[in-house]
Amino acid sequence: MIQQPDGSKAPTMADVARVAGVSHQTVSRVLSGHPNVSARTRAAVTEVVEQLGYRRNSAARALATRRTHTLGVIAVNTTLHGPASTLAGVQEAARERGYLTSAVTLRAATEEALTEAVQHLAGWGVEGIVAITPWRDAVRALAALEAPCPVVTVEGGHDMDLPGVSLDQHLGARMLTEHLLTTGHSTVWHVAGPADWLESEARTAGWEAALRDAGVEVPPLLRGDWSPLSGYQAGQQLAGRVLASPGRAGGLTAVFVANDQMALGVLRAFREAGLRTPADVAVAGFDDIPEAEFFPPPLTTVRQDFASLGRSSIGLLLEHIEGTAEGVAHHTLAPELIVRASTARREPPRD
Amino acid sequence: MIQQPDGSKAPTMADVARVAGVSHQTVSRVLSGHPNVSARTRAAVTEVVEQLGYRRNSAARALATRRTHTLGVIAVNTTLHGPASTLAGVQEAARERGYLTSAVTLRAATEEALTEAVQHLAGWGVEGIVAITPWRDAVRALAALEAPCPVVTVEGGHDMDLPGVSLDQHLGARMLTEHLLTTGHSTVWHVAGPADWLESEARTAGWEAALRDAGVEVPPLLRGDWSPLSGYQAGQQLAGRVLASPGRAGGLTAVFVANDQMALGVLRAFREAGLRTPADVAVAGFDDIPEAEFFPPPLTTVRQDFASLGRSSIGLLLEHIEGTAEGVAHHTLAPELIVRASTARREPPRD
DNA sequence: CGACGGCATGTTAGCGCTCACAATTCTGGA
DNA sequence: TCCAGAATTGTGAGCGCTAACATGCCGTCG
Repeated sequence: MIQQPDGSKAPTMADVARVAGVSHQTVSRVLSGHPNVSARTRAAVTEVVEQLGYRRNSAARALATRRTHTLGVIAVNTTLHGPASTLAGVQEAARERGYLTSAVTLRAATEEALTEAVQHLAGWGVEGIVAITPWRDAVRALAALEAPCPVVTVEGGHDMDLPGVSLDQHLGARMLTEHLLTTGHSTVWHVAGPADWLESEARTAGWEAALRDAGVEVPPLLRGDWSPLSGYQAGQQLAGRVLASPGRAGGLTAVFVANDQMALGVLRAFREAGLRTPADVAVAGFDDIPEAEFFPPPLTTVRQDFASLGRSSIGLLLEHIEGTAEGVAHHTLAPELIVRASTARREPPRD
Repeated sequence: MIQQPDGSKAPTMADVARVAGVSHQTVSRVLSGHPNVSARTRAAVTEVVEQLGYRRNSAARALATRRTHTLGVIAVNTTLHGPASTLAGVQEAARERGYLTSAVTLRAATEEALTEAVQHLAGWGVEGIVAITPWRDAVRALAALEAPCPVVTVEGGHDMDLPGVSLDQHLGARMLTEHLLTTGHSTVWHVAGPADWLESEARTAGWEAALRDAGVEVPPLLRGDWSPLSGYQAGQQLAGRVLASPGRAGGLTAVFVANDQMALGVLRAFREAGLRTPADVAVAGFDDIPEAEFFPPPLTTVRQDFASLGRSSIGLLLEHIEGTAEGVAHHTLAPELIVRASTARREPPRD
C-alpha cells in the first residue's frame, strides 16, 4: 500500500499505537528493530503499520535524533561517462547504507561555485559530502573551506589533507606505455589532458616514468582539453610531424592519448592525413568508454571501474561520519589494461 | 562563515534571538523575509545570524511546515549522455527553485524496482517525483503505483494519465528522413531502438510517416538495443544486403539509425565491408552526443536539448505540487536537425 | 479626545518523533 | 514461597522550528 487516502493526512506513530493498542514508543521500537519487544507485539504493530500504510516521518526523526542521514555530492561534468558512472556508484552505495543523497552539478569548479554548493548542502543538513572535482585548485579550495561536515574527494589527489579515493592513473598510464614499448615502439608520444586536472597530471607522470625507466627519450608533450575536437587538433599536429619526416625521424609511431574522446579526434586526424592506425602510428586512449570498442579501429585503453570508485568513496565517507576513520586516508583502485586493434603488435625495428 | 566551532553544537534560532535581543519568532520572520519587520530589527538579526554562522535546521522546518521541499528523481542508464544531461537539468532547475533533489538510479525499470524506488523516496517525504523511464511498461507501472505525491515523466509518452515532458522524437525522425529523401535518396532504411522504448517507437513512427507522406516504399526494419555493438551487427546485415545486390536493388543508399551510438557501429560495419559513407550509403543518427561530430565521417543527427527537458519537467512538477496545474498536461520540445558529412548531398539518380 | 486600525513584536502550542527514565510484568533460583 | 534481575512496556520531555493568536504601540479620524 503506497497510496495515502488523499483527503485525510498521513497517519502518525500515535495513530498506529492507538489502533495496535500499545504506546507510541513501542511502535518506535518495532520500527527501529529494537530487540526487547515481544514477538506478539511486534507482529501486531507490523500489521497495523501495513494496514494503515504508515511511514515514519523523516523530518521528525531527523529532528529528534539530530541525524539527517543525508549525504551531498558535488560534481562537475556529470554528462561525461566517468563522472556519471561514479555518481551512480555513489548513489547506489549510499542508498544501500540507508542514506539519502543529493547531487549538485556544477558548471565550473570555481571557489565561488564550490562554496555555494557546500552552503546549499549544509543548509539541508547533510552529514557528509563526496566531491568529484578532479582539479588541484578545486580540491585546495574545498580543503580551505572547512565545511561543517566531513568531505571526501574522488580523484582529488593524495597530497591534500582531505581524505579521498582514486583510481591509480599513474599505474594505468605506466601499464599502457609499457605495453606500447614492449610491442616494438621506440618511444611513446603523449597527448595530455588539461594541466590543472589531477587525473591528467597523474597520467602524464605515469607515462613519463615508464619512458624513463625504459631509458628511452621522452618526446615533447601535446595538450588537449579532453574533447574530441582538441584531440583532433593534436592529431593534426602529430600527423604533420610524421609526414614531414617520413623516415620515422621523431620515432613517432605510438601515441598515448589521455582519454578516449580525444583519442577519437586523433584517430580522425590521422585518417584524414592518410596515416593508418596502427600500421603507421599506434594509438591508445584511457577510460574505456562504451564506444571505445567501436572506434576506427577499436581502441586500446585503460578501463576504470568508476562504479567501485563511487562505492568506495561512500565507504570512506561513512567511516568519517561514524567516527571510525583513522586519520586522512586515501584509497586507491587498480585499473585494467584493455588491448585492442589500435595498438596491434609491431615488428621490432630492423637494424 | 561556514565552519561550526566543533566542540559546541550548532546555534539555534533561540540563540540568535537571545544575542539579538528579540524573540525567536522575529528571527524566523527575518529569515523568511516577512514584510512586517522594522529595518533596524532586520539588520540586527541579520548581523547576529552572520556572526554566529547560524543556519536554519531544515528538519525542524520541514516538521513544522509539513513541507520537505525535496524532490525525487528516478532514472535508468544515467551513464548515457541523454539521461545524464536530463538529470543535470532537473537538478539545476530544482535547486534554483529552492528544492533538494535526490536521484535514484535503477539498473532496470522493473515494476519491483520502481516500487522500491518510489517507496524509498516516499520514505524521505519527497513532495514530487520526476521519472526518467522511457519504457511503456515502466510508465504504465508508475501510473498504476499511485504514488503518494505527484509524478511527472520524461519521455514517458503522452497516452498515459501521468503528466510529462518529451522531446518531439516523431518530428525529429521526420525531419531527418525528409532531409535524406530531399538529398536524393529514393528511400531510407532504419535501424530502430528496442521495441519497448517509447523514444524508439516515436522515432520509428516519424520515419515511417515521412516515407509514407513521400509516397515511397517502407523498407523492412532492423532493430538494435542502442549499443554500438548492436549497431555494428545491424550494419553488417545491411552491408551484406548492399553487396549482394550491387545495382542498388533494395534502394539501400541511406540509413537512419535511431541513436548515435548504434550509428557508430553501423559506420564501422560499413567501413569493414568496404562501403563508403556517404558515397555508397548515407548514415544519420539521433541525439547528437558530443562525439558525433568526430565520427568517421562526422554524423548527421538530431540534437536534443536534454537540459531544457529536465528543467521543463521540474516546472511541470512544481505546478502540480503547488496546485496550479490544470489536468494532466504534456509539454513537448522541438529538436534540431544537425547536418554533417555522413549524409552529404547526393546526385538525383539518373534514369 | 477617545476609539480604531495597522504595524511591530511576543507568547503559546504544537509538528512527529526518539531518548531517558519509570513502571510493570515475567522468570528462575534459594 | 518470595525476591532479585531481566524483559517488556509506558510516560514525559524535548529536538528547533512555524502558525496562530495576543499584545503593545503609533497615528488618524469622527
